[in-house]
Amino acid sequence: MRYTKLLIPTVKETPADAVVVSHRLMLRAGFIRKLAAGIYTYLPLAQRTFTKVANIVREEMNRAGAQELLMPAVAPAELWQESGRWDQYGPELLRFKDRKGGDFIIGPTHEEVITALVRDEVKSYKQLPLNLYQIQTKFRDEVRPRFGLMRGREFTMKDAYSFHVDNADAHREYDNMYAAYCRIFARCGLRFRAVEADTGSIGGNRSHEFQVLADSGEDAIVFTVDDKGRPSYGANVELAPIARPERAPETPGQPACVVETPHKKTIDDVAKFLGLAHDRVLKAVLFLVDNNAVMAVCRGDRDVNEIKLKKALGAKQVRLLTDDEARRKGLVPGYAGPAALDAPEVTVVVDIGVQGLAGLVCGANKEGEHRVQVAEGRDFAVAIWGDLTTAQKGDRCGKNGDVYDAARGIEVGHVFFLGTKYSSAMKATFQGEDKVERLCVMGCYGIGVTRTAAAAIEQNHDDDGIRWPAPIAPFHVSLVALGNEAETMDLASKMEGAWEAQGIEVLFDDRDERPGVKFKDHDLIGCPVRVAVGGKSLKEGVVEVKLRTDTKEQTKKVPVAEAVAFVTGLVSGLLADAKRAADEAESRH
RNA sequence: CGGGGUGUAGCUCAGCUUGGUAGAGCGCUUGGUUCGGGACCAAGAGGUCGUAGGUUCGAAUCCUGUCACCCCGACCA
Repeated sequence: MRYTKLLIPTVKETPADAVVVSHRLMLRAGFIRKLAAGIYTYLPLAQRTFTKVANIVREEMNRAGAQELLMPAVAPAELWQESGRWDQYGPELLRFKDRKGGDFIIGPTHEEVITALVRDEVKSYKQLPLNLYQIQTKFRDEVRPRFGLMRGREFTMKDAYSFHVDNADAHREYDNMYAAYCRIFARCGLRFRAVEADTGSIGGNRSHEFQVLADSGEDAIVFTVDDKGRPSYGANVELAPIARPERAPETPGQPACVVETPHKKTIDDVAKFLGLAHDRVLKAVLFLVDNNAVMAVCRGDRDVNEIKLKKALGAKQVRLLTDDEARRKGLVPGYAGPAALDAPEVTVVVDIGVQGLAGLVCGANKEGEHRVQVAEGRDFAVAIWGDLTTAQKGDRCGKNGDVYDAARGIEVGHVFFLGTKYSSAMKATFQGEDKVERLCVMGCYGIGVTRTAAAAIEQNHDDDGIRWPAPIAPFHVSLVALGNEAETMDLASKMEGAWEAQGIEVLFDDRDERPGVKFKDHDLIGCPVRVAVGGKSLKEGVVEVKLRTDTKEQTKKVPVAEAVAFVTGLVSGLLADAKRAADEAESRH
């Protein structure tokens, strides 16, 4: 395709409101333009990349036995009232009225619509299992859209929903989707990790996130690897289980006593004031857990994690206690501690990391005072131990005992075992072989198509621009004509035609621009292979071939006669690598 | 939702404190010279200064409302 025929508005200057790399580069390289906060037009280059991602998703979903359909983007409020999410979802759900005054929503996700469909159409166990998916525009009215396509309000998502006769079959499909997702992200040419994740408001009891590894990722994950360096376990830090620390209990020293610590309320203040390390100061965080006051205690260098706290207490709701509420329960905000605590209504939960520690400092439960030389066991008894803190690199994994490594990731896919949450709310039942009416058991599986493309850029770029993985690049080859002499243009045209005949996509830069301008633009756009034709090298009878990941010095000079075949081989090799990676990823996970 | 900030040419921004009728660079158009990593010279086109109202002889500039957009935070004591 000829550059002069395409709308590729590249810009030199960095747009002021782009703070992350993918957003900046998509704007600069002419992929997207903003229409409103979190809402973007996908220009031709972006549309090509999104189509490629979507097609990979489509092929792998079909391969895994799922069927594509397309639901309406707009849905009537009644469906959402039926599932209960009309009230639960909050302002992220975009609601509006039609001309008759009826309430409608623009779908942020489609559990209701699909469940209603299956409820109406599926009556017998003979019609199950079903896995139905769509690739569609979603709208979530994010409180704070940011980072371009990473966290937009409107975005393209593949969402799949499966229906089963029992838990076992739903789990089988979950594993099937997990494998398909491994193949999808490997085929996109991305480095990623599947990690255990919180089920959040979607519910259910089994969930994995697929995280594209990138330092700019919003999510923190930890993982362990086996002796061959293959991932053996991974989880989002907010739920990664931590094993009890392996160390001998410390010997308690002098008896505990109270010291004055006026206006020293934070861990940092107290540690500095008393000349101690943060891990010697106990952090006591006050929560309201299912209407009970709870003091969660951990080392001062760690953070109490609400999701873990909720799990540890088997609770439904967790929030922080306000200072006033804490005082009414007999607690002293800023000076709370587990030792010498006189507050019978308060449940104390202590993180296992505190076990066997001595020489500690904690709040004395009196304004302006802390208790020092505190020893766990001697100075406070623990009724409930729990794994309460957010996992970090260096912690030992609670599943296999290995030491965690940490990474940052961008969540591009998520698989959930839903169970009967929606089928029971919306009465999606079928009749079994034994004539008994049962609820469908469901799973749901999402992939952010536009976010995957953005994540690919976060993971693959340099100072000059994007470095697209070949399978999702807008074009395979950037063909740069140096100068516009007839000989150069003829040769370039012939090469373009030869490649396109073999299904290789070429962005032929036929603009009347200086070479420097063209090189800069192609570096920005980031197609994996660049071919330069004309000028000095053509006089030597060669064209110059360079991978986007190569340096200038690594440019290969290929005789004109061999150029077409050489580049065809190069591109085929890049694409084949990704397919091979898909097979490997599937077998490894 | 809380706090902060910004709206001036297609883009990045200056001008606002101290009111006097709008600027630079990039981009764009035309002509010329150039031509292997974002060239140079010359001549141009392009703005109801977000918007509504107010103060004033006079408002991009001061005041009020409003809209849009951006950043930080929204469990870390």
